[in-house]
Amino acid sequence: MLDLSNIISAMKLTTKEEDYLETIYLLSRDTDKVALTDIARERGVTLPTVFSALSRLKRNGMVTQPHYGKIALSSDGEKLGAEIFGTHRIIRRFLDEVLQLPADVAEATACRMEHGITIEAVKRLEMLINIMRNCDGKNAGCLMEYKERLHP
Amino acid sequence: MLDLSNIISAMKLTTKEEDYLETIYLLSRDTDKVALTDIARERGVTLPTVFSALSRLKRNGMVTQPHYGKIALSSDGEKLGAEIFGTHRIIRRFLDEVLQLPADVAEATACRMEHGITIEAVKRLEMLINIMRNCDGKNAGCLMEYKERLHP
DNA sequence: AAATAATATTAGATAAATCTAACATTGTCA
DNA sequence: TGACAATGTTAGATTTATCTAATATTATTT
Repeated sequence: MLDLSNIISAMKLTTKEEDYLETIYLLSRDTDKVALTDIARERGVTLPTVFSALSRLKRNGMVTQPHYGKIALSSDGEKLGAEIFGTHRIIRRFLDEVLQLPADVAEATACRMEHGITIEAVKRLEMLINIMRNCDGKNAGCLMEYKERLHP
Repeated sequence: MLDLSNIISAMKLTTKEEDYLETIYLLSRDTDKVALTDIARERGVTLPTVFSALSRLKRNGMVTQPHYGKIALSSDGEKLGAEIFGTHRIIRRFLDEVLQLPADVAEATACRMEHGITIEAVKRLEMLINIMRNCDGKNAGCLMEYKERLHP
């Protein structure tokens, strides 16, 4: 059977394009249509930078925008944005809940590591986190020992 | 106390500069002096690309090169190269030995993920790998369960 | 509705990272 | 040792990603 999600994943955006798409994805969960100013503020760049990044995302069919108007995600953009953010969440959880890094460090590091990991690796990472977090049984052992060694 | 390793780490190279430095570090373990051609072959780019990358690494004080001569790592380049490669090895071990990804996928993914992880996170990741790999005791439990769920 | 504020766009500059094509230097070997 | 091959350098183009300054459009507010 034809699996579109692989096609979407295979569309290789640059690291920065992925970052902008993720930002737009997050902003559009609140507002649906996203203003360039909000993207600029969120990513800490100037408006012309956002503008030119968006022209590349438009060319890739990830977003649409009427002249002088606000940004909307295409259905591809929606899917890929969700995928990128999903990856971000799993990596952040691993850094935070397993490696016990401070929340802000985990967040910042996840931003940098989320690019270039395969879907398969993300799935496995999630599986591992879930097994280790299941603290009822024996499997919490290594996480316990890790925490003990971390703060003796 | 003054810790120079942090100063070296703090020198922020671009992702690509780090990649070239790592390649040079690996090549110079065999030959000491490294030819541009070898770097180009290893990284799959053309000679002029290597040349211009090297001019940036020279500017950053990571490598030295006499006119029409071969590349040598500076002591900073040596230290940072070792650090980058060390990070690469730990991430690859995690992907390979823990997540059980195929060796080639683990290698390729490590190349992409190794940038932007902090030294602290790498240390913790190594600690976790070592605890999980210690298969004598109870701590292997979660790795066992992970493997079982992976290949039921 | 006109003035002002906010937002989006264009123009033009810079740096990184790549390429091809042309040229220079060094090394090898017949 | 001189020709040819290998290696390194320069020149010039392209794309991404960023900036500042100037301009255009839309929204708000008096």
